[in-house]
Amino acid sequence: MRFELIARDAESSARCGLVYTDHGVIETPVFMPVGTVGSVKAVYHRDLKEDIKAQIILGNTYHLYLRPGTDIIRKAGGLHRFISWDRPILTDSGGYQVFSLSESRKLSERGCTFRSHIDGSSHLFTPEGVVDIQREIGADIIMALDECPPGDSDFKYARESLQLTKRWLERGIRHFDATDPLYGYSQTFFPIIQGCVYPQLRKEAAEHAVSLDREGYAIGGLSVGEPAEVMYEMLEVIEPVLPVDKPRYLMGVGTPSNILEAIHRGVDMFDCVMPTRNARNGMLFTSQGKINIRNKKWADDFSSIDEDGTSFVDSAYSKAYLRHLFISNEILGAQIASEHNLAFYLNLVKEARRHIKKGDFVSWKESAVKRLENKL
RNA sequence: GGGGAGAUACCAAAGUGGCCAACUGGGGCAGACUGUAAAUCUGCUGGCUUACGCCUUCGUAGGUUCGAAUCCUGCUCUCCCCA
Repeated sequence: MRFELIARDAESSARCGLVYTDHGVIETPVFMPVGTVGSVKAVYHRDLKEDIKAQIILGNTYHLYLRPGTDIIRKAGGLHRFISWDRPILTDSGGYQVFSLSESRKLSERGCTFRSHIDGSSHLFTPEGVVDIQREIGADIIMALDECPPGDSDFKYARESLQLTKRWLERGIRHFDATDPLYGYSQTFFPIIQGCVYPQLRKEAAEHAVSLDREGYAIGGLSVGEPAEVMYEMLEVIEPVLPVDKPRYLMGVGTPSNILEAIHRGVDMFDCVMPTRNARNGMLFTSQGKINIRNKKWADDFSSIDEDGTSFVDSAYSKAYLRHLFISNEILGAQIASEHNLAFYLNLVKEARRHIKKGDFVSWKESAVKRLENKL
């Protein structure tokens, strides 16, 4: 993997770049749709590529390991071939699942023992093991196993958690560097910077990650309950520590304005379930603001889903019809809403790229955020 | 013509003397969702009221009772069986 910086904003830390992978080039800032189990829920690959224009998608180590399992994926020739997706894939390590499924996990120096949510069976994830699994999955970008502590963790817990994450990181890198890709194309490994809401821990985590000299760096453990302002502050602490010539990935974020604010603070890559999950639950992000399509007020609104929308579904379907589909619990409603929301997100970051290159990113962002905040 | 069963809120359906403004499901209305155990979850859904509370409501008209959606009688309507 190689990163090329092609534009830097004069008034902020925003940048535009190109991430070269063996599955194609990614323009940054980029939003990566989440496809946890090898499926961006309710969206065809064709629409993902041609309409939404997704450049890269996510998979999840925890979920794919449990089902279908690495044997099947290896037999298929890797995840790309298994799911028929020829663009880049990034896999999360399962670190977030360690956090979100915390009721049934046990952390130790060695790794994390957890119980499958599918059949209750017991499994151990180690920093080395999740590298092996991600090698077998064939992800272009592999994530380190980390612990993602809750947003309200106290300093003592956060510090100890970070030390564990750092030790795990070193083990993961050692193992990654000692192993080879299985499918003839290269893979890269991103560390994850933790440290909760404590600036000194964030700085320490960033310095440690940078000292290990990887091709990109991820920021995790944010947007887990802390106020958005705190998240922005953490980004400001980390930004000057990170090398300008490497991509930065803010994991799991976020709302449209979260993303613009993070781009402002030098972040290049994003993923979030929000556009797809909220779509399935009837919430649409539109240029007119956030709408709940199930609300009665749309019952006889025959205007298109989003007048300024860029997606096929925006021009093809009306709000009244989409509402009808949701009220009738028709699957097509979830499909249309998901396609719309992803297209909205992808177009938002595309606009951000355009304004960074044009040189008016900050003023554009400020009015965009104001519009989004007022309406969302 | 004879026999039987039943009528409860928008719909279905529980309740069969006081703990009933009435279980539950659907529908309706609104909200939440941030590295996906989510096509999920939460609240409200007779009227007035911030609330306490008050008022009206279980086909209809009476009656019994301190008290009735619940017991009795008449009426109206619905369904089933036999002729």
